[in-house]
Amino acid sequence: MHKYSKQTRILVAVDCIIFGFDGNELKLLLIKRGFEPQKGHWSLMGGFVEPGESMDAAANRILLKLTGLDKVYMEQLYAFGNPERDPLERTISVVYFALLDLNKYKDQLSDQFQAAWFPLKKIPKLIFDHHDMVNMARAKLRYKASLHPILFELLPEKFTLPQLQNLFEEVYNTSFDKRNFSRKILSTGLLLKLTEKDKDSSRKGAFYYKLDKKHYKANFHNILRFIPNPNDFI
Amino acid sequence: MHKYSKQTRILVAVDCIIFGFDGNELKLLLIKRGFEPQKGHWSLMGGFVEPGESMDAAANRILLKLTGLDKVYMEQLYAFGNPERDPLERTISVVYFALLDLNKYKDQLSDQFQAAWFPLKKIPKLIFDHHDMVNMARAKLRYKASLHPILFELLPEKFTLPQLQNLFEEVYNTSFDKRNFSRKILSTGLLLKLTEKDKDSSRKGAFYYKLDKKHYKANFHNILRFIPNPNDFI
DNA sequence: TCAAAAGTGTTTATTCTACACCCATGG
DNA sequence: CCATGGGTGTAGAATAAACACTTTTGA
Repeated sequence: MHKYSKQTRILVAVDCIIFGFDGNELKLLLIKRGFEPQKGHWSLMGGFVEPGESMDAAANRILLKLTGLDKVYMEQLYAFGNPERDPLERTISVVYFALLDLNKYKDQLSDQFQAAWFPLKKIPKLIFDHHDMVNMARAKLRYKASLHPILFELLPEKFTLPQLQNLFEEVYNTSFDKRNFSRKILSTGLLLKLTEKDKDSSRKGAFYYKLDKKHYKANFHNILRFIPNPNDFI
Repeated sequence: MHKYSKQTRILVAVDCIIFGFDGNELKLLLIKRGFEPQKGHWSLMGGFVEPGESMDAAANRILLKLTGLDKVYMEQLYAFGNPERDPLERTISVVYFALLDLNKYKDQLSDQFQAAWFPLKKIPKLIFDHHDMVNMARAKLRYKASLHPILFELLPEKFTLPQLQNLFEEVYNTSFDKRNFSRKILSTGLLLKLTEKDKDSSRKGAFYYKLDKKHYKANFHNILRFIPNPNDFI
């Protein structure tokens, strides 16, 4: 089993930063930690990497256990390895962040973990170095969303341009000119206009759009410029 | 010692992707692996994370051991965790990449590791998943260099605009118009023109520049546009 | 009929691109 | 004096930014 002799083996955890958008606010899914140390304190959802399991698989397992969801957008963020980060025993944490439509899943949360959504402006005190993780994830989200069409992962399949603009404004904590915004978004060719309108948030109603999936996948890694003067906001 | 009972501890390695520029070509520093499995095969320089040592510290230790250098530009790239990646025993590898001026250090390489610089176009067969690591690092380098002034880390303190342009052309495997290139670079305000000229590569001589360190550090994370049509090259 | 949000165009400023000639020097 | 690489400017095109009015419709 231990073929490389005399080397130290280390606990490896995966923690998930789960962003959700409810149409209004950007939120983070946190749990009450169920074991010592720091039992009962707010924490990111995480778990130890199991034998024979890749870290991607562990991240997906953890997200599935908490939300009942798979096929969620998720990417590795960073490996946190300060030897003091968990006071009980040295543990390396490989952090992932996920983006999902909060409304779709808000009723499916497993009770087992006492999970709750927190607006980003009202994050409670978190255990260990989880604040550092969250801050890095927020910075990464803003950075990446300014260049790539990543925020669509936070919206339902059908969404309106005002909803999309709300989301951008929430992420960047600012406001954009709607004429320039819609021109820029539509010029990417990523969106398909539907005939149906959303009548919930105005009398006139706003047209629904959906992602052109093929175009989206083919051009996801292209560098776009969603945000005017990104350096002011990132 | 083992406070979280029943969890599996895993070997954690750090591997370093070391890019160097010799003024002409972009190269990678590789070693001949000194132990089994795959002893004698080409490999990235790496090592196991030691107790009480952060991964950043491990990466710096490994780089120092091989090159005699510290204070080199280095950043974490990705954690590779496929359970089959090392056939002998499961090992997670946290990969870092480093950028340095090859000429400054080419004579200081430790003999102990049988290290050699390879042009990126002539990388030999590597062990395990090291090719995946190198490919990800190359992609990351191109991506990041198109947006941030990272390639300066590969040059000596004093460098000329033609040298800088060579480096960009080497990284992107293309050529740029020198008028537009120098205008773009100088417009960032990152460079200070020196009075001295490099007379080695032309009769007329090319002015040396150096980084405006304060400006460089303050604006490093700003998004610039060094590469016209980056999506064609990244 | 009016309040509230959706939708749309134009003008100006800025940035990007393409492109060619002169300069300085050592041999 | 000439071959070699270094250095510079401009005009046209494309993109980005600033800005305000009209439309729709449910109450």
